[in-house]
Amino acid sequence: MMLQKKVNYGFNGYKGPAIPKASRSIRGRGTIKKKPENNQIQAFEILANVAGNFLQESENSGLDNVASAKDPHTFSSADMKDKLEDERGSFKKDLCEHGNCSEIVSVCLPSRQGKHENLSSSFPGNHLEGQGQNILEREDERGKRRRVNEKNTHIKGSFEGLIEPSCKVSKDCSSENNVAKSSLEGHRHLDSFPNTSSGRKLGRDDDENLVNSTQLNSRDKIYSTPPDMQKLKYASSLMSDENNSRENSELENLQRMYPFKKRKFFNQTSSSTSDRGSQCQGTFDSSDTTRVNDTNHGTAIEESSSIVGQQVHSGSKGCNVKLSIKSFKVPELFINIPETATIGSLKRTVMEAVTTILGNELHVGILLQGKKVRDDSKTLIQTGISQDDKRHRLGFMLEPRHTSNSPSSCNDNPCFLTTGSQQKLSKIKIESCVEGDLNVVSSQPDTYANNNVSKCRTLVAVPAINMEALAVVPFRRKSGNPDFAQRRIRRPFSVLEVEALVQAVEKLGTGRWRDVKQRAFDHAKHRTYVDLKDKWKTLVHTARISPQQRRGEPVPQELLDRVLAAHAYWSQQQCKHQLKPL
DNA sequence: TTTAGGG
DNA sequence: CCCTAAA
Repeated sequence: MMLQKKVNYGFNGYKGPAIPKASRSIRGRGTIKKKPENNQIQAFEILANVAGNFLQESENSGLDNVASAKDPHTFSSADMKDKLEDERGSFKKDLCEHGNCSEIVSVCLPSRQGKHENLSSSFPGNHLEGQGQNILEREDERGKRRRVNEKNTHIKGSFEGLIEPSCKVSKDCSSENNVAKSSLEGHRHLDSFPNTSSGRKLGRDDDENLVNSTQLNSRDKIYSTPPDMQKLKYASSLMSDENNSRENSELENLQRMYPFKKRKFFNQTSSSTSDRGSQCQGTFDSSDTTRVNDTNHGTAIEESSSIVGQQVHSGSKGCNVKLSIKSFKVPELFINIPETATIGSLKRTVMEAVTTILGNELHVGILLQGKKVRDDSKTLIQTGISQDDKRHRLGFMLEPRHTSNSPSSCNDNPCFLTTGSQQKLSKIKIESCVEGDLNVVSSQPDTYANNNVSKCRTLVAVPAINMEALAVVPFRRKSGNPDFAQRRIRRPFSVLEVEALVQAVEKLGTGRWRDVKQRAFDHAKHRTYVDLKDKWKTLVHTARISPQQRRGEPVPQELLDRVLAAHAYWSQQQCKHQLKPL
């Protein structure tokens, strides 16, 4: 009591448990390792979607609700719901009209079994930087999505001449319903977001925040559009040992760049046995605001990722720009491997290189007439992307992110991977390229028939400012090694989420994470109480360090202050209760 | 299943 | 985020 007087945080005050423990229910993650996952074949699906935007919103609509809960005048849940329904409706309509809505490039690679940790995620300190490594979701509630995913068409690709080819192209159009179905789920919790007691108006941050909070789900829901056409081409060439020393030196660079943690895995000589695999680290949020350096693989890709069949249409103001990305080009890879290495190890090595590049915070770059478009905040029109675009103006590329810190390494040089140390090495340059073409078409239906657009069998509706609705979806087949789980993708907390977390902790205190979860993140399936606990931990840490040392999306100082205050308060409470019995 | 902490 | 001992 005295304490509550002493501490005034500007909210209703800390209170005792508001939610009976009895309310506990099945929540949180189940046992991860038991999930049946296939570790034989995995694929990266790179697809451009638009629908992403619509679908994404559903699951995270609860975040918007934070705002609406705080300020009923901004917009109501019902409004949002309706809006979402409408948007979804139109998207589904699009689906029906065009059949296939996205091109999916799948690269199925034999996975190595085991695990490697991403470089930037180990706690503490650096977990705010960068973004997702990918990884499939593991919660039970995600099973649905996974099943949808499993229906996707895929290609078993290989590197010509180096790895025996085993390509398969299949079609499966049965997943549309699943998309729609899953996309609707998010609404259930529209009204479940807790009311706040502070009365403080959080408002809805900027669009970026909103996007941040929603984008994370894109891959969960959009990847099921059946591919219409898939291309996969690897051009491989052997490079002799006598190659200039440049590459040798770069070998080290690569090794620095990809310091695989060999902890439990990445045993290049042994055959596949080990724990969770981390291959297929491919999912990422292209809308991440972190920018990529000039110098990276993107340059190598620029020339190859192209737009095909981009259409020009005039007289349609305000129309959505529809894009179809048939494929992406993957950054060039270099591999260093002993001549005595086995084909199997070569395969694993290549797999390693591919997954590493894809897994290490890959970004999507946008090229307009060969120039990178960096400003994420610009609209398509402002950037010059419209129906009036001429062919081949727009391009996409995948670019590793880590290049920024190693000026010399990755600029004009591809990455290397090595499997041997002092042995004679064969350098294998793998231009792992997927032919890139992209179609841009007008959204006007009547224009479809009379031009090349008709060839564009896969259309993707792109609402303005949604060039970033690109996603690479890790993909794997069902059945297989059950002991195969992947690290979840990193999903940095948005300010909005932090706000909600702080709010809940202020009220419930630390140590009741399940309740916090239920109270403030009940709708956010991807946030477990453990996540919240961890986030709180990092928040406290963040609040204690200097602003200069903080990374990631800056958290308002006001929030951090509340974190410290609440943390201090509840720490005291905890001590008190512990001392009481004595 | 949840908590609590170290990794 | 992951992993786990404890509760």
